[in-house]
Amino acid sequence: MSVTIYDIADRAGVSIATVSRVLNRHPRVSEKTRARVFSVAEELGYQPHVSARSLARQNTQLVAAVVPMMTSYFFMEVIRGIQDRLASSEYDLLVYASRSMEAMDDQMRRAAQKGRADGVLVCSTPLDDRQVDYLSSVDVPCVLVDAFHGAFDSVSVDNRRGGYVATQHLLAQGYRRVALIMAHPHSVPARDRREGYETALAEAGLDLDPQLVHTSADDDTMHGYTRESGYTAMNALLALPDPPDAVFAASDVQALGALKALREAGLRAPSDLALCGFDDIRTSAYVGLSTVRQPMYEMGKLAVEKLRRRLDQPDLPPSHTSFAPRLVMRETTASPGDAPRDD
Amino acid sequence: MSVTIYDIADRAGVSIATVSRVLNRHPRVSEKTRARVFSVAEELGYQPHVSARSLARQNTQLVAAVVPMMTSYFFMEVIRGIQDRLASSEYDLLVYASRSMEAMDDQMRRAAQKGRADGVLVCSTPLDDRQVDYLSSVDVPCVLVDAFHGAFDSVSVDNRRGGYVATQHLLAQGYRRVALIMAHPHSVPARDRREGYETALAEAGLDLDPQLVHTSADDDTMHGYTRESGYTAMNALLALPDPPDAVFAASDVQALGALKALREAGLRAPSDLALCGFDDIRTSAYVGLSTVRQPMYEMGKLAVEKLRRRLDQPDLPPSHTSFAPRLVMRETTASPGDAPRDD
DNA sequence: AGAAACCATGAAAGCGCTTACTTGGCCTAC
DNA sequence: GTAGGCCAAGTAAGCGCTTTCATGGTTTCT
Repeated sequence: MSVTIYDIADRAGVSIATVSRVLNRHPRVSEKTRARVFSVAEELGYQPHVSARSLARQNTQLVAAVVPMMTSYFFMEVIRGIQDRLASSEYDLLVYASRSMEAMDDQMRRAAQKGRADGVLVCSTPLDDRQVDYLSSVDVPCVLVDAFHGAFDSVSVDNRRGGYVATQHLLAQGYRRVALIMAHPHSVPARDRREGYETALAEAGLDLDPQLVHTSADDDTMHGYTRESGYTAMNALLALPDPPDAVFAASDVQALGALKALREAGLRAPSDLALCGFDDIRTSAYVGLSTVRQPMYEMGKLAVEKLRRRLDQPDLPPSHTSFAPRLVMRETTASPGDAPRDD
Repeated sequence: MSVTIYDIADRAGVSIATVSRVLNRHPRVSEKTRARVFSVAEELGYQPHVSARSLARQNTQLVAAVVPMMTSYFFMEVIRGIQDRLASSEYDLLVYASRSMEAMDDQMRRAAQKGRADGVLVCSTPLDDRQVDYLSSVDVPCVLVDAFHGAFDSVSVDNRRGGYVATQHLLAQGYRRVALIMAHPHSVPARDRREGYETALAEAGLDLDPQLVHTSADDDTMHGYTRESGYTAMNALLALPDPPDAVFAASDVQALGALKALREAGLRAPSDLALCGFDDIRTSAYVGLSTVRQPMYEMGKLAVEKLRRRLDQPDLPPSHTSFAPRLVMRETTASPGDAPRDD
């Protein structure tokens, strides 16, 4: 069998308690025994048994992240932020990615199971009452990312403001028929962005033309955040008797699909139609898509920080942080008066 | 404190052994007690303690995946494959992503630590002798993904063949000065692709022009698999007195950067210069980049299958699978005679 | 009816580690 | 010289669960 503290204890002529103390850097150990134990441990190639340690210490050094599927730049970045922040600590990361929204529930329960992880990060999942009850009943602290609930720590983005900023930007450039390519209404962030869009229109004294709002019907995990959905939406908008002169897409992937439709129609952005996305994924910079930037990486980092704070001080009141999204102007939204330009 | 099997035992008037049996679906339990125990467990909201179970059972139901950083479509897809395959089993996933190649070593050790996971998947990491020794000495089985070593199960892609296929394709289209945009030579897959490139040239009776091989100097985790590296490489190639008429890039991200350089130079693919990448990342379909497809998702899936097989039968000889990459022809490699076309 | 076989259940020994409590040697202080 | 303190080290009791072995009650067979 593999080497345990008993083996070390035998070999070093001390008790297992002493071995444990040495290994845990307990101060009340003589320098001599400390050295001996260490050298024996080294010699035997000792590795602590993680499960045993977890059980005795009543903590795993694990953080669980629950995300609705991996294949999205957004979650990748969030997870990267989490990873990076975790790397400097002694925590390892457990990832629960689901394919469907229903699976999320199951994943959450697994992630929050007793003895599984010391904390859970839940991404982009609006919690229903049952889930809230569950997460509150469990002793594992939980931080929400890209979601909000009064009962838990959270870090998110002000999507309303983001939608507003994007729309307002388009309006400021002189566009008047600004369309919205929405994700599925199940997506809370999408709804919020829409609200921002509506506010900006109202403020500009413009009526909302329902024809200009195209909602995705995809109700799977992607919630309509796909190129295809943007592509069909743009085609639908272009087919309108009175098409828009600008489009705000609720996500960059959708905007990319829309851009493709635009090009296939022989049109260009922004000369024929301005386009603004949301997220600032990698490809956006590449194709010159104007967008609203979400600090995903930073959100992941901050989420871990909040979690660690809560681990230290469990009784703090929930803390909420909302990042202000930032407009990133690129080629697809130059003002209509500007010379047409494309990548 | 939280509810344990002792609480259930008390309440149901049985011993903890019986409770454990019921919970583990042991056959030798009377229907009556089974029902009672289940109902009490339900009533108390019992959750098994994962660490305790791991310790007693001598297995965690965890698989660890070690990847050199998350932010890459390649690893995302591999991990997605892993996730999906794991989802149907009772295993959860531990992700170790490193930022630097040195960190990989540390991560590997953490992943393979005693009692941490039942198996380890190591991605895209050429193992040095020390690491091989270490992984062999540990009792945790290990499957290599996108890497090879005789001592471990592995699943990879025939990169030599991929490089050959891509180059051969370009040559078949009539191009004669085919350049290669390499990643950093530390990358084994990149070296293999280069070999394939050289073989194809040789077979076509063409001499290799060293000027046409541009190697990336980036030696961080990305190993030169970046847009920037492709961008500078293409610029360098275009500045040559006798520039290439076709380019094979060792990865799609590099090809994308190259494409950008091309456009900025006022040139188009394939009319001015043909371009073929490697990987088939999402954006490639979007921009119409011809490429060689690696079945990353499938590799992740298969890796898990191999791991599970080994968990069942530890003494099987190592099994190796090499996927044959597949050429995906798109717009950037139409033959020189064809009408110029661009997205 | 009694032995054999069977089966549901309980007692208890771990799994490998941590830690409160105890012990005993040595030093200091009166 | 002895009481009091101090401190390194040991003893043993968990942490929550699994599993072997033992036990006693029922059934079955002759």
